[in-house]
Amino acid sequence: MAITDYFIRYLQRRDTLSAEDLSRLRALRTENETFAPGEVIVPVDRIAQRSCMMLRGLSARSHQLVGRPEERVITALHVPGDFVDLHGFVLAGLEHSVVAVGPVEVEFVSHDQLIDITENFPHLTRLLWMATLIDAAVHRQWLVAAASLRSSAHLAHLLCEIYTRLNAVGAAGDHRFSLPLLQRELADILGYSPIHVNRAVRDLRDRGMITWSGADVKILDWTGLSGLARFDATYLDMEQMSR
Amino acid sequence: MAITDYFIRYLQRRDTLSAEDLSRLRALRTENETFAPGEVIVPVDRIAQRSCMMLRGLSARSHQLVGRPEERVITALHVPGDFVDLHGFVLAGLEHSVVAVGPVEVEFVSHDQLIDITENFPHLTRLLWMATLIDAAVHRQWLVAAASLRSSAHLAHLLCEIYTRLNAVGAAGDHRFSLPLLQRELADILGYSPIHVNRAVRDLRDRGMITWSGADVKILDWTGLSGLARFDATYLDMEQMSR
DNA sequence: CGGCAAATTGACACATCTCAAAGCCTGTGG
DNA sequence: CCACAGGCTTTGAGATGTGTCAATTTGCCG
Repeated sequence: MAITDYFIRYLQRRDTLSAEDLSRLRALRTENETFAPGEVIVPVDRIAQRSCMMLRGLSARSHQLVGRPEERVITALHVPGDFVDLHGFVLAGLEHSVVAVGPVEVEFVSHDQLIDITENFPHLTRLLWMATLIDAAVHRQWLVAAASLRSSAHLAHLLCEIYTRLNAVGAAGDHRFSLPLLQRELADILGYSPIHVNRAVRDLRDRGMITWSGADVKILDWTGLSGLARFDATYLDMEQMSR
Repeated sequence: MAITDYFIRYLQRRDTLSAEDLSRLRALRTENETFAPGEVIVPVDRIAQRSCMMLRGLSARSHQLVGRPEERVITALHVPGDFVDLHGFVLAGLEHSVVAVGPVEVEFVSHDQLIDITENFPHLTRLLWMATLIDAAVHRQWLVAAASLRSSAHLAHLLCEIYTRLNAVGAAGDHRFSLPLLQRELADILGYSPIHVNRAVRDLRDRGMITWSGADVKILDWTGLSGLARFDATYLDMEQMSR
């Protein structure tokens, strides 16, 4: 019913919310929906009247390749607290779809409420803008990882990022988290073949850095894993400052 | 002196600017600066008081790799009309630097003027936001290209994108443009070794799709090149609509 | 003309892909 | 409780893509 506390925590980690900002956020009317694994949350191309926020589970931005309908590329993952398709509010339409990875619960916010925020709450508007810029910074980091890391180091980087983001909103701790991704989906994310992903997973296991059974991931050696991935969380921009 | 017409053209291609928006843009005070090839336009990490708009030339977002000071990854290119580091206005600081590729001329806009826009010009604010979201869409497309295209097709995609963006603001036409990139820099962009980039360039030349001499690129066979790259410009979101 | 940086080429090593097959887990029906 | 089916994971082997190193050529500029 009420807007997810995850998103408020996401913002408060980066800036101070005034009483007005906070009450405007809490006054948002939202529609709660759940999705089964693989279901489309936001379809491609359609101009939507609402944007969605992650409440529970994991979702992915999925790009269909032209002329190769069986192939796709995943360009982003979203965790609880992420305001996933704010893009759809400002742009003409999404060039990709958002799909559920594992079971997902989201809250939809209508665009007329977002218009109201941008017309009357400039500080809050900058914070929404910030959220989309952090997504862009994550995209850049994926580009850096793709260009500079090979297989298991690349996978290690993904695991470090997801854990850090989940931990930041209180959705994971103790170096454990749930990652309901098939190896085929991991391959769509990392740009490898499923077979190669399998070897990367085994490599990290053999090095004693992680355990991964079903959807349950545990990072046994954070120092080793983040070192291998050359992971540096500053791009997630979790610095507390006035914006 | 006056704000670059390129940026206004960039916006007008996507939405209608009201008289107020237009006069606010034209009233911006800017500082004009030029940079030699390789110079740093926006340094990493520093919290800046101004953001820069491309007026002439080409610039790149350059990521230094931790522990490997001689290596870098380029995650974006910017052409005339691009408002390059709006990110620095909203975020705590850039995790990368912006460097000149070839000779560059930019206009700096102070952040207090951007604050004024976000406080008093909500529609213009959404358009600035849109500009950063288009950058993010370009990042995603680079991720898709990196995951799904090999060498010469990947290079072809870059050429199609840059030409389309230059053409959209009137900075190039007739399938010719200037791309003052060294093959070593192309390698930093595509995530290949310089030798492999060389082979990709030769391949496109041998197929009769392009000529490339010094900084001058000419696309001889747009259909073939964009087909090889599976290039589809819709992600550049150049649809005219109200936002 | 000489010097330097960039572009180009060749040979070989390593990374990753494809195809094929085997092993594992889980849900279902007998 | 067992047998089976189906999807996912794991493994192996050979083909293709890409990186590294070394050397040569080209083009620009003093």
